[in-house]
Amino acid sequence: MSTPSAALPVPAGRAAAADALPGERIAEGPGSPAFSPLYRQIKALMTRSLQAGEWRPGEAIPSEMDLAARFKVSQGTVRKAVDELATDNLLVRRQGKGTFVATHAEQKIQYRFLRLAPDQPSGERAQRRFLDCRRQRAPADVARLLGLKAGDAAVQVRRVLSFQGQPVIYDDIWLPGKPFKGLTAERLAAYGGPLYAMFEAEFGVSMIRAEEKIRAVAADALAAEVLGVAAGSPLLSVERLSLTYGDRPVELRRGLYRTEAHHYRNELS
Amino acid sequence: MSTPSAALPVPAGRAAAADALPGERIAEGPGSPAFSPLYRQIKALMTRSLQAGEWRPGEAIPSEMDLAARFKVSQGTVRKAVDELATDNLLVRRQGKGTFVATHAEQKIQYRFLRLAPDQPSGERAQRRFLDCRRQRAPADVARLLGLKAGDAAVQVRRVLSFQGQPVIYDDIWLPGKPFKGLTAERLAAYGGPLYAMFEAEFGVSMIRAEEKIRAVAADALAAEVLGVAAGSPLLSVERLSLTYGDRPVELRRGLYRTEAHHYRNELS
DNA sequence: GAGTGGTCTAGACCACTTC
DNA sequence: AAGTGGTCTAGACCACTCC
Repeated sequence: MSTPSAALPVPAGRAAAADALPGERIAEGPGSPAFSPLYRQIKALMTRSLQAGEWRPGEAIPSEMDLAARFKVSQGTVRKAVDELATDNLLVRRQGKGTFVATHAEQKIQYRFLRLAPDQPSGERAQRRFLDCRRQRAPADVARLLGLKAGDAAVQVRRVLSFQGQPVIYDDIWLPGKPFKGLTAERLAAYGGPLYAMFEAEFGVSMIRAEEKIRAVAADALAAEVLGVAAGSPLLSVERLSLTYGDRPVELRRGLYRTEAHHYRNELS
Repeated sequence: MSTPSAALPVPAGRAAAADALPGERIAEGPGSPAFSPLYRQIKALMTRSLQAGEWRPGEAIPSEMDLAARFKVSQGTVRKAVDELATDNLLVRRQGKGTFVATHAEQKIQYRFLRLAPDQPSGERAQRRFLDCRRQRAPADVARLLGLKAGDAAVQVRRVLSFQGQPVIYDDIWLPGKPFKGLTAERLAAYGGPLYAMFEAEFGVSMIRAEEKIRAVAADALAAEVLGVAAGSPLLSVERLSLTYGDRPVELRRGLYRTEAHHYRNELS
């Protein structure tokens, strides 16, 4: 192998991605330092392969040796790229078996983004009830957050989650119309698992990370009715913007949580 | 260097820690796999040095080459240990300068654990007002969470944080009496910076990570008075347990946040 | 036994900071 | 120029999984 700073040669062609690469590693911008190490370029190429669907959720990606050959770098460099993708939760390593594309369908990773926990732990699963699923124009605020133009098609889903028979979460969910064409109340009800698993399996949309804004609010008439509390009761308001590859927003979820017997848990470090 | 599985030889003595090491790397428990790679043992030794105060917040630790010599391993192995300590936020790497012990006194890291953000960003700093600082016996629930015996000495601090003249946060803070001997209202008022910077500088207690439980609650009479809202108004209740080295709990903080113009932000991944 | 990821080493060179 | 962390390589061996 030549020096680390040399341009990456274009490896043999593959199905989905061409693995083309900028000719130089140092950005040419005037005075811009913008140095990107080799392993980050590999990481970017691999992210593209994930985004393009060359490797699908749940599947194994090629072995480190194969990737090293494909990208014409040492195994250690591939390893560092995979390490970062694994800590970003895009990949999951399993010693002796291989490296796999992360999936929301996994039993152990299900409800990865749900931070509400019961005060008294109980292995019980959530009961879902869908209130409606409508296709309509995105309101201005929703459009802005989802990166749509005001008036673009969107899908609104509203549902209630119950634990031990008690309604606890009311979710008002907005999805961009384009990638979620064909989403209906029937399909929602038919699919057993978590929403994010369905989005991934049936629409090819993988939620990678999310940003939440949390507040305390007073229950309005609708929320009070749906959640079975008095109007004016304090509820946790959780606005979640979910992002897919490349930090593209693909879901806006406004949740109201009852927190008499549950709490939102968080780890700071 | 001998094989990776060999026991670590005890390096030359140092001031604070003896760097003693278990004779074998594989735990002897019957059938227990408990394999611990070399770099994790190095990490544990370094954590001990941090805990023992051999390296203090803000100071530089020895260079990777020095550490490699001290522990009689390769630089790469030290590097992996330091990498993990850096992602755990115990250390901070600065290329060309060295590796430093993380500190809450740092301007850029200040208020690391405060997740409340204004809806309209404003570079304004918090105004603090201390309501009281009392030395007393820990109530049962506080004692349990702090790992004290019921009735052990504790320090209770209550304070209000205001932003742009508006009271926004009411904190009820409990600290174990032993390590915080000598904490008084006067010293609190005298110290300018964040509480955690003071705890670190004046009591040698470094907060490393924290666990929070968040709820929506109705303001009681006291909270309403202190925060200037109507009784019954929704407030965000944030219970934080802060931990120091070795996951030892050293602070219980119960906060009530007004969220009309602020929100608790969180990143999920 | 073959294949996978995981650890450890040794050495070269690069980028950044300080003197 | 010297010292620090950061990158990259090549090779050996270990731990785990599956056939």
